Amino acid sequence: MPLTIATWNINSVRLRAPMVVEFLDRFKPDVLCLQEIKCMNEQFPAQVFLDAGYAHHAVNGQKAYHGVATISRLPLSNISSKQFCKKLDARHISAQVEFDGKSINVHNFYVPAGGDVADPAINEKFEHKLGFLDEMHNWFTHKSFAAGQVIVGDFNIAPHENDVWSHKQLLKVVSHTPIETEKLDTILASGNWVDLVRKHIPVENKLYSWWSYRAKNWDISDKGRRLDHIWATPDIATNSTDAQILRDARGWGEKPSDHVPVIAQLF
DNA sequence: ATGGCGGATCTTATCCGA
Repeated sequence: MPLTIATWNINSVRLRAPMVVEFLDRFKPDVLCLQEIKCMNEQFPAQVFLDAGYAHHAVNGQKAYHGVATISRLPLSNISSKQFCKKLDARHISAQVEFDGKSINVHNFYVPAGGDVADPAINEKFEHKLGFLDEMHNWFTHKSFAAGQVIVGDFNIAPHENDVWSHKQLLKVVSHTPIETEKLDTILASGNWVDLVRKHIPVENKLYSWWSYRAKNWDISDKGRRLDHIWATPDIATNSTDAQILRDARGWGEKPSDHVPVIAQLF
């Protein structure tokens, strides 16, 4: 029996809870990790997801901004969230999923966007983003996460040339600058993580998970970036049979999220 | 044309995202 995990920056879970339920009904992931829920824990639409068959929730929310939540059909245990950069913002939650006699740890991240100017000396938000990545690196290095681990979420970084619509034009744009992509590569390499989407969809193919709201026609202009990721430790990655990005979801409903779901089959 | 849009909240204005 396979285990399916999905990640989706939902850009307000209260506004789009019905769309999430449609997604769950149609794609039936076992675990769904949401980012930018934009609500406090007590405002999380728990009943809606419970009614949809997702009874197990790990929520780390805050007022108005950011916030992450992991919902699951399978029991979640050892739920915890970590603070980064000595800030009180809600950007991480982890939970253990029990499955078929095994257990995997799922880390759900919302990495800071980083503002406009790609210079930490003059842009505090970019400094925060770089600091956040450094802390991620240190934490995963020290925790000896050798097996049974998955990191997912909105990393706000498009690492490869074909993860953006124009490598050349985005080299100086926050989300694709060398300092960011190199830090992400360092985290990936030092933890022996496998980028599950790129395991299944070769790096030669252009691939995006986010399209700006500001484009007149996101589909035709197609100026996307692959900001949302699913990484796994080698033991899980070896057995992963499929991963996909639901491009069509960018056009779902009258008010879609600007991110689409990313799904991977584990085991 | 990478921000022209679209969230939440401090709501008819402002802050934030990427």
